[in-house]
Amino acid sequence: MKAALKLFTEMGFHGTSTAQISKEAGVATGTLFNYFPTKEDLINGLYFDVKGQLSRSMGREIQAQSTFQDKLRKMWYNLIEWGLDNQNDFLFVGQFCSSPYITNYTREEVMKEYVFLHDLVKEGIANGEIRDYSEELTIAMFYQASRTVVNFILDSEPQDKNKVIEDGFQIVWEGLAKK
Amino acid sequence: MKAALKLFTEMGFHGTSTAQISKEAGVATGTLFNYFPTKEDLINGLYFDVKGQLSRSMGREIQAQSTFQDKLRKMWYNLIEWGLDNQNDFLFVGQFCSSPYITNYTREEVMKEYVFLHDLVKEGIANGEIRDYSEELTIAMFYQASRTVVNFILDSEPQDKNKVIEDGFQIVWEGLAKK
DNA sequence: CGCATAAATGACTAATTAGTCAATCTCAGA
DNA sequence: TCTGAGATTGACTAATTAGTCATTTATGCG
Repeated sequence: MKAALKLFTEMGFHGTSTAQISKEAGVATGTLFNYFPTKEDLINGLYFDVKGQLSRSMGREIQAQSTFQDKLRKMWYNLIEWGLDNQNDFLFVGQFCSSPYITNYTREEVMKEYVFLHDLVKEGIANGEIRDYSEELTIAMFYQASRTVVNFILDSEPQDKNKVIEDGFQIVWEGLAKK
Repeated sequence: MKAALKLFTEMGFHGTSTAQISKEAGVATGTLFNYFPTKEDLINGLYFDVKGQLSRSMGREIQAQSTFQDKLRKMWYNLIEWGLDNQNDFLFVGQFCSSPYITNYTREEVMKEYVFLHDLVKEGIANGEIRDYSEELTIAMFYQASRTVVNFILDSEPQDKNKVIEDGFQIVWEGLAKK
């Protein structure tokens, strides 16, 4: 799975042959198909795993934060830290989140892990912490903004990463918060 | 090119065979290779074309706007309108902007068309209209936010698109503007 | 040790791939 | 109507593809 992840992000799903994957993994092609009946099963397993890790990283220590802003900031930092520490996983999710090879079943299973994010946003709107935009739009803007920051850091390699991360949060917070 | 664009967005670069492209286009495979010596030439030509169209759409009527906020809002609407009206092009740019098949030459040629966006942001910072974040970060956040809104509209099909677009702009504007 | 089950192997196949090229067709101008 | 340069064609090739399976190797247990 690690080998496939690396190759998929470098050369895409169809661009990576099963022969390459097994070679990179140091096993025979037959072994690969022993564990994943088809190439699609492999990508779905990968997506499931990676999204699960992302979800778990994102929610880490959220409840320990006292204010709503701190909860959101903590989530922001979690998301970005995960992206920077797991670049292949980060790129993989970006490339394959809307890919036709991810089955609807996999997609739905993954969605179940993100309930707490919805709950947090709902709470923020209800308590008047953030503006009353559509919940889904708010989540999308927040999540994609964090991806933008990670991508920005990855391909512009700024001297002061931490400033970029905090600036990014300021932009998102000012954008969403009720004044 | 239109045929290739459609197929590439549906099934990816490697997922689309030259046979499929020529069939979709209603020509023989030989004809395809008469115009594009290799498959890579085709994708680079496509990227160049589509990005050019995006750039031209984005800059439309900007100078006619009086205030800085109106200029930015106009650009926001231009970007989103282009994405909604040219879904294949929009998806193509998203999928292939960081693809290894786009040569650096193509990428650099495309960049040249975006100078005016840099200039606008510089102007906004200099005049104290928007906060003094890194110019590149500001542009990335603005551009990716517009993509988030288009994607959101495309796959959640809200009743009131215009509200989503304007809400999206409010989020970005509040995020970037100097209070 | 011996045995049975499970895991790993890589040569193999049928299908598909990007790209070629000799033959055919098109059509403007004489 | 005839000519010829350029456009179009699709059968073809050598390489590669996802996936198979008979055989070999590793492992756990008495």
